[in-house]
Amino acid sequence: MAFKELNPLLHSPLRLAIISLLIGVKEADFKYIKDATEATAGNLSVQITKLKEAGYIEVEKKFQNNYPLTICKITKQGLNSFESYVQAIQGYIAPETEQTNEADETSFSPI
Amino acid sequence: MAFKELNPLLHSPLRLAIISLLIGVKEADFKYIKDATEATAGNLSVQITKLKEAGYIEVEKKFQNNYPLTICKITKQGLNSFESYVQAIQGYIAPETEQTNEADETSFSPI
DNA sequence: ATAATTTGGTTTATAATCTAAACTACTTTA
DNA sequence: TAAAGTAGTTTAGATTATAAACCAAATTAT
Repeated sequence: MAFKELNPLLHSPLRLAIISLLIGVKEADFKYIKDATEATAGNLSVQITKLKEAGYIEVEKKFQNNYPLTICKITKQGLNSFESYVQAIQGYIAPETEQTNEADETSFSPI
Repeated sequence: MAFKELNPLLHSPLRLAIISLLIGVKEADFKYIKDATEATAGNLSVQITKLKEAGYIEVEKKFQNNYPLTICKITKQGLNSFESYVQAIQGYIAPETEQTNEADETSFSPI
């Protein structure tokens, strides 16, 4: 198994945290995500926009108690992409779990 | 569980692949790593230097059959750092495995 | 012999990306 | 009405990644 490409949109600590979090809660507002990820507001704003533009999350902007409120939800596409990302990175971080094919006699001696 | 910081030196597809690979084989030469990771030589050269400067790998340069030969081995520090990285990213990609503490009544309702 | 090609890399210039600081706009409180 | 707080967005600088260009020596072809 070669190293699968790691979706660059997800291979970013903050964006990965956002998606990971949204998978757990289905829906979260800006401040909640900011607190949970300990990101700065500016950084979070940028990364939310990127995830939205990629179609990985839906963003609803409304007002609550006179204040702006930004709500994020993961999309089906976001969920699929996340699952692919998890599959891919498993190949990097859990090689011990790698499928060993008994019939495959490919040598594994680098030097 | 908050999102642990992801060591930026390891949170790079190519550097992560190099370390992952070296954990499996203990020792590998430049060409082997290049083929296995499908990286360009230039990129690989840069990333090997960074991992070496961080003390994550040892690099031995010698000659074999009249040609230069660069051999890389993971260090104890590299192994430790990789293990920490794996722990950290598990918190992002495997939230379903998260420890749910029955006694912890902290609300989990973002909105 | 010597020119062209191959091996095994390194250096570097540019592009892409990340991030915090600065800013906007509005609301609440003193 | 001035100051401070809420809820973000914009953007400028720094970092990072990557491929193209380069280097030095070895091998092969002419």
